[in-house]
Amino acid sequence: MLPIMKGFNHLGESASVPSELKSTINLPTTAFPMRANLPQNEPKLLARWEQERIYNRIREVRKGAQQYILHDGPPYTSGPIHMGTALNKCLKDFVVKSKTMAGFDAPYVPGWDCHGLPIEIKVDKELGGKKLQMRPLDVRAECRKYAQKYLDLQRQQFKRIGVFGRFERPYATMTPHYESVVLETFFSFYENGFVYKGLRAVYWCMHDETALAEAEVEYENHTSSTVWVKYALLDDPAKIDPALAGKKVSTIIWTTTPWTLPASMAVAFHPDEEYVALESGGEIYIVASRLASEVAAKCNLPNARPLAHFPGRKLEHLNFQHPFLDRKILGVLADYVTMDTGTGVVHTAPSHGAEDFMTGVKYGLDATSNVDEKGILRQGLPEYAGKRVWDANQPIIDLVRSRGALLHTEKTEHSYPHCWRCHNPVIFRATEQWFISMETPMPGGKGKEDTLRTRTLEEIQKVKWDPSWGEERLSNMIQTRPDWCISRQRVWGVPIAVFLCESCGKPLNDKAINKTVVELFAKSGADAWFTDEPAKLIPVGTKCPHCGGTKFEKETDIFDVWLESGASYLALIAEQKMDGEPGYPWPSDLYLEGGDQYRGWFQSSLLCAMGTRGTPPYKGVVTPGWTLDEKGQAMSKSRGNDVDPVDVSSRLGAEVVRLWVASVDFREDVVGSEALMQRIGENYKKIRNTFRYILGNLYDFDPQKNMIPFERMEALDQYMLRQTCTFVDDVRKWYDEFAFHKIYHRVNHFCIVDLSAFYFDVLKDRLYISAPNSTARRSAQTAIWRIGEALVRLLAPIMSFTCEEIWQYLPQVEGRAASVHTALFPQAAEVLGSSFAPQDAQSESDWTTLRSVRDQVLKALEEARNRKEIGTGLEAQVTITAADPAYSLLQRYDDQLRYLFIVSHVHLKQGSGNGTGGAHVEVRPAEGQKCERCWNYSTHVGEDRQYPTVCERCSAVLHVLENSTS
RNA sequence: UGGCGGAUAGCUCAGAUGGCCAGAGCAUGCGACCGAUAAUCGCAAGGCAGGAGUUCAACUCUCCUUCCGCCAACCA
Repeated sequence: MLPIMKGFNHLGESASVPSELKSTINLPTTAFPMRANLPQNEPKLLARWEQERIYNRIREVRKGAQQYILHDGPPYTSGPIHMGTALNKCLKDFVVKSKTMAGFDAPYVPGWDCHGLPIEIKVDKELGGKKLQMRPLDVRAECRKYAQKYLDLQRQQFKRIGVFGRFERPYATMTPHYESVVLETFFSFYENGFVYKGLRAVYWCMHDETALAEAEVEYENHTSSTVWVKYALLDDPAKIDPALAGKKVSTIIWTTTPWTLPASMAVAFHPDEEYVALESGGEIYIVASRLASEVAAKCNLPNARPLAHFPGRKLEHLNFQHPFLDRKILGVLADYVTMDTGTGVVHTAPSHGAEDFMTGVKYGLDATSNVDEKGILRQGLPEYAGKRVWDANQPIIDLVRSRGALLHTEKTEHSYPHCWRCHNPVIFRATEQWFISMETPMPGGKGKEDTLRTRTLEEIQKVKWDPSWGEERLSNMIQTRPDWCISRQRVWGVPIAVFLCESCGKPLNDKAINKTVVELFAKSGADAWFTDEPAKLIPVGTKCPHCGGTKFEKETDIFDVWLESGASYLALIAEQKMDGEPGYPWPSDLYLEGGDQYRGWFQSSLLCAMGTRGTPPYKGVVTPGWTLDEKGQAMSKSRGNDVDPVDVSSRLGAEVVRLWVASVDFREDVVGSEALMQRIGENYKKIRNTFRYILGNLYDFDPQKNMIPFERMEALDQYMLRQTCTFVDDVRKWYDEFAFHKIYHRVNHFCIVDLSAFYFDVLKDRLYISAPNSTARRSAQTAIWRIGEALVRLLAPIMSFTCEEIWQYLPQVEGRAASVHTALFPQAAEVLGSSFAPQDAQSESDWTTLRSVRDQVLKALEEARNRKEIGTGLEAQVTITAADPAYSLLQRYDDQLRYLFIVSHVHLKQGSGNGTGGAHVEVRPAEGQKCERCWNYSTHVGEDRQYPTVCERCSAVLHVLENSTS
């Protein structure tokens, strides 16, 4: 029925009323809104997905397909998500969704890292001083609450930005099952001989009797007694310089902590700085040249004169005499020796300084600490033994003086580390820690040289690193890293659940007992370590294999959290097995995390995997860059330059965040800013409008009834479908390469240049003007329907919300998936809907030429427009002069040209020479009158008496319409 | 300071193996249209961080400088 046409006939002359004519053209119409209203509509879609259990639906649909496992690295649960976490999660979501739509079964189990110091510190602050009086179990409960709060928040935020995953059952490092796997992983290392206990210097608060992390130390002013102490050289001074032969030589150290002198094991010199041998009062003193005059003044060395100059490295491996103990002191070299204060010679006590400790390791010095947890010096000489460190200072100074080694002493105020909680000065103290040795031979390996370190280095080469420099970066780290210190003196973590013999202190490593504890953890969680008495877990009659002792106590240290997160894939596999679900393969396909994780998770996961299974946990590792602000500075909350992804979602839509992630080359550092988000938002509108045009022109299109087979389609439509095929190939390839930014740019170009500016612009005439059911129009509809179907699927992993919305508006055909997310990517050939080859070199080259001529026409039209000769292109007729082969080509498409160029008439003229596309374009006002229906100019307007204001083309259409309604 | 990476139009990106005026899109400016209309179309103006070297030839290779980022110090 065309009610308007009826009135048209009755009235006869009403053909002159354009609004009547207007009703005979097929203008687009769709309920798909132009304005997305994302902040309001995304939550609605999320609710629907939630209700449909979309993640589970996808699992069912892909059941049995080849698996693809992207294993999630757990973010830390100490705050809301930021742009970097959003980037990370969106990238993972792109990978998982694109693999899913490529046909894989790609489950995604998000995880969270819940234990560790930052949370313990935050809870500590909330609890104030109370924490020290609380039982560990209660502190842990507070920490758990805190971690759970942010786990819940982050989970909700990740969902908000459209991430799909097993959110109702994520993995979390604080669940009983996970904790048991951590312990199991440790025991695997332990039982295979990787684990040992050794010394390590840590910050220590003697007031609170606890180890402190770096973050718990604050620097405050402190007045110390400083001393200049003489260390006599024992070796032949001629080794340093012939000028010193036979002389009495010593060096002078300066320290602000006299109490560390009993632990003095070495004197450190800077290898490259110049040192001088000063002679004064018959003795020789070695100090740094740059500090010589100052030292001479302080230490009262009258008439000091230099005998020799030499670099510090000359003093390496020389022996000196400890000022008051019977101990040889080794000359060592260290880069951290500075020339601003002191003597340029640093007394080195490996048990009481971080740098000293490192130097001690390098030179094999004894790091045993004779300072106990209360800060009292044990053993040693009666002058100071039994005194607390600060009280020991003066007796030690007196002792040094009495031995004639004290050259000077004075008080000085300087910045010194203090405990953030009790504000007492802290000390460095070597303590017993648990280590995993990098030099342990691999079980079942090729021998002593085949160690955890060497084998890991070999396996790194087998992983696909993306970007490729990741391999070198991690290799360098594994090559040089020290043994892994896996113990921490904290509360919030998985306890190192090992029994220690009460009499000899050695650990009991009993497989059966280990297993019991792991099972206990799986059942009751790691909290059980703080409740159950050890006796309940140890079989009666168990004896210490070292001393035969029968009483045991529990180790109180917890694991380094990196050991925990490093066990994540092991935990996931164990859980799958336990649940009787289809197991995940070993190794996983992909880890995707920021570059900071080379030091962190990439490494700890690798070592955990090597220690338990002997191979890496991943086949590939992808590393996004860091998120920066528009000035190129790292984004951080403290700097105040951060862009909040959740905030952007609530104002512009999560789709904008996702599109932003897709738009940047994530392998480099990426820039995020409010302005950029706005621009992406504009871009989103363009893509949305492209879809809207497609949907608007499909309102009367039923693929089952109206589809035109490829071979009968218009040449332009065939060409555009072929373009779409290459587009599909490109995009699919780039999903495989994780080159999302290439997809983004390609999609943009396709939508803006190929579709909107070219194809759709040309198509308007055909779609609007032709008879609704004409082959010409159905051909165009078939093409845009196919293009829409391809585009919506290819974009779904990125624009997950909008594509789902569009999916509902596209024509529903039999057997079509209910959600775009359960659909498959198109194959290139499918786009043609036939067995025609997607590529056609002839067509491709024809249209490249045609489009280039079109550009030249457009340019000529613009010039005419600027001369005020025409307004719209339809007011013009153009004459194109071209030489062969272009001329012949144009001739072949002659009847198409005026539509292609959107002008009223095209005249072709053959030019001379060789025409490869260059054409001369002449623009003149079109002849005839403007057709009121199609706005083209024609000399035939008025020839049809029934429709006097339309052109010959439109009058034919109107007659068709008339017949179809009568 | 050391390990690793980066720097192409205002912005986001293209530019295998060095060679033929360095390409897009967005933004900007000017214009058209008013039948995708809080749309759409056209045209235009913009650039290889700086320096040295290798070469017939360098955005592309080497070196240096500057700036930025990650890690070494439990943020992806």
